[in-house]
Amino acid sequence: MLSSPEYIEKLRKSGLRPTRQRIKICEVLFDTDKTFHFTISDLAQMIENKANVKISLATIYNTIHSFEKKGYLKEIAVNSSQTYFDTNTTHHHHFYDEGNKELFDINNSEIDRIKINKDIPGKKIKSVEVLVKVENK
Amino acid sequence: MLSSPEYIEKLRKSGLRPTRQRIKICEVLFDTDKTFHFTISDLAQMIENKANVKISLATIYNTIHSFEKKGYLKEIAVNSSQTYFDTNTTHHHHFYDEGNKELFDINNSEIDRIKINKDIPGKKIKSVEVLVKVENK
DNA sequence: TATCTACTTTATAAGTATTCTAAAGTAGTA
DNA sequence: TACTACTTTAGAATACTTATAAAGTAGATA
Ligand SMILES: [Mn+2]
Ligand SMILES: [Mn+2]
Ligand SMILES: [Zn+2]
Ligand SMILES: [Zn+2]
Repeated sequence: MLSSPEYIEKLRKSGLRPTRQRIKICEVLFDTDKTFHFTISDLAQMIENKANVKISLATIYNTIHSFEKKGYLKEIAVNSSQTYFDTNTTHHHHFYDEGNKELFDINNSEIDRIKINKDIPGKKIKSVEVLVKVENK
Repeated sequence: MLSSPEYIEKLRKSGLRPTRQRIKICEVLFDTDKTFHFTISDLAQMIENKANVKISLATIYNTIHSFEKKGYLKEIAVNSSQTYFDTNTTHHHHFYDEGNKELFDINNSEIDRIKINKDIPGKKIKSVEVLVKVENK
């Protein structure tokens, strides 16, 4: 939960110019204690609701990708036609409800360590993600 | 590894008419001991190579979706712009190489049972999938 | 075998998410 | 203030997938 001057600082430190658009996106994404999951169109909607600023889709895409590159966001592998992002950048896993397309965190402490007894010659592990699909009882 | 008459039987039993197109797709997908992963465009390419028949993209999509519905194929959640399918319908997990976009199986025996100490009220687990992203060493 | 009907295939259009383009705007610097 | 590199933007382009509706076919029936 940072204020605008702090986002400006954060952006500058990342080598990103603190534009009106980037600051607004920071506010929408990080002005809360809770982390959350979103798609680009979710985010566009959120920005529209918080109103006052109008940001083009191209800029939203650009910004989200640069934030992801800087490590401020994570992309989540949900099989879907849309890409999901997560403001929770810690190592964790997900429940996914295909019905309402909602994601829920499974923290590292809520899942047993995954041990894989196989490796691929010449390759090393970059990440391990568990996706638990759920449905209504 | 079945012959055409057997695919015809299998299709009929599934309530799918054994058309020239569906039989050819069965041959391409199931005429091998090994299971494999593919995208729709991979499959279209394979069909073109095995030649003799020309199958429209719409039919390939339709057929793959009906095979999936019948349980002859599984869709794999790889974050990507393309949908991956798997002729291995047993419960297993995957390595994914983002570089060359290749999937490799991790059999159930090669991974420790995943125990999740969390549940979502009103929801039940439908599937648990582990995706291990790998890169060149 | 000829006929009928529901199912299937097909070309092509439509839909949708994402990226590209290149022109106009802006931040930081001198 | 002027300059330059970076950024934003509208709109075009791309790519995957689904929808449409007309033509074709499988299986059943007479
Ligand atoms: Mn990305
Ligand atoms: Mn599907
Ligand atoms: Zn999360
Ligand atoms: Zn597999």
